[in-house]
Amino acid sequence: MIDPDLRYTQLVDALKQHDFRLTPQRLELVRLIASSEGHPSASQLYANIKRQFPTMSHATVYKTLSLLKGIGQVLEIELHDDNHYDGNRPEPHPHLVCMRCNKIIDGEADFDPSTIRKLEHASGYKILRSQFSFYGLCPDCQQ
Amino acid sequence: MIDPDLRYTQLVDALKQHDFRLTPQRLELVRLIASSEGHPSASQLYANIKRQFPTMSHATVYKTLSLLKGIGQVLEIELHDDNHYDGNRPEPHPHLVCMRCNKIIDGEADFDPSTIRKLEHASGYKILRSQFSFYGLCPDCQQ
DNA sequence: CTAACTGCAAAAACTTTGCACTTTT
DNA sequence: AAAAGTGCAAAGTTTTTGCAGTTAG
Repeated sequence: MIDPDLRYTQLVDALKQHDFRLTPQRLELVRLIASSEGHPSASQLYANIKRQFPTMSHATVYKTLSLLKGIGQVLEIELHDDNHYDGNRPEPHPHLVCMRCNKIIDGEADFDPSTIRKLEHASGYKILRSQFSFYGLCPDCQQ
Repeated sequence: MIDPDLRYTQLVDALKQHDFRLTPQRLELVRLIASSEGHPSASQLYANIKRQFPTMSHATVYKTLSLLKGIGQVLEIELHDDNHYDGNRPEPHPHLVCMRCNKIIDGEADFDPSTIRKLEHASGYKILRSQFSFYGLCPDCQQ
C-alpha cells in the first residue's frame, strides 16, 4: 500500500491544482482517506470526522467526496446498501466484499485490458468506467 | 435471446418446484421479466404491472423479486441509483450501462473463470457472486 | 473583500417492515 | 381451513438540495 503521508500530499496537491480551498474539514477528510486501509463509506467517514469536527455535516462529506471523484482522486464503489470510497487506487480494480462482515479488500487479479476494447467494439458503447465486484465470505467469516 | 414463452414457463416451473404460490400478480411479474429485453428496475416493473393490477404495491414487487433472486432465477444488478433485474441470464455476466439514457445491455465478453479462482486463492475469500459493470455512453448517446 | 465552503434541516429516492385482509392450495 | 401472499402506510436508509452564515485566499 502506498504511504499514507505521501498519498495525503498527493491529494492536497490535487486540490490545490484545481483551486479548491483547503478547509480544515477537507484536510481531515483527505487525511482519513489517505490513511484508511479499508474502503470507508460516506457515513463511516462522517462518523470519524465528527469526532474532531463536531459540526461536520453529511452534506460536506458528500460534497467533498464528489469533488474528489470529479478530479479522479477517489474511486466510488457502488454496493447494494451504500457506496464506499477508495482513495488509494483511483483506477478501476476488482473488490472483494464480505457478505457477512462487510469487509472490502482489493483484488489483485488483472483483467485483460483488451476485454474492454472487445466489449466496446461488440456493443458500440464508449466505456468510461468499470466496476468489478465480488461478493462472498472473507477468511474470518468462513469459520 | 431466449424465447420469452419458454423463459416464462421455466420461471413458473421454478416457482412451483419451490412451492411458491402462483398468484396473478406473481405471474404477471414473471411474464414481464421473461419478456423484457432490457433490464428493468423495480419501479419500472411496478409501473408496468400497475396498469393491469391497479392495486399492485411496491412491497409485492420487491418481495417477489427477492424470492426469485433467492431461487437463482433473477440476477440483481446494483447501480448507483437503483437496482435492475435480469431474468433471462441469471448467471453473472458483464453489463454495459449508458450514463446518459440509462440503457443497459448485456456484454458478451467472457471473463476467464480461472480469474475468480486466482482471486479466491490470493485473498482467502470464498466468492459467491460477481458483478461486472461498465459505465459509458451507448451508440445513440455518443451523437 | 468575495467567492467558495460549511452545515442545518428538509426533501428526495429507493427499499423494507408491520399488520390486517385476501387468496391459493 | 391453514398457510401464504397482498397491499397500504409508515418507517428506514442513503444521498441531495437550498440557503443563511462563515471562512479561506
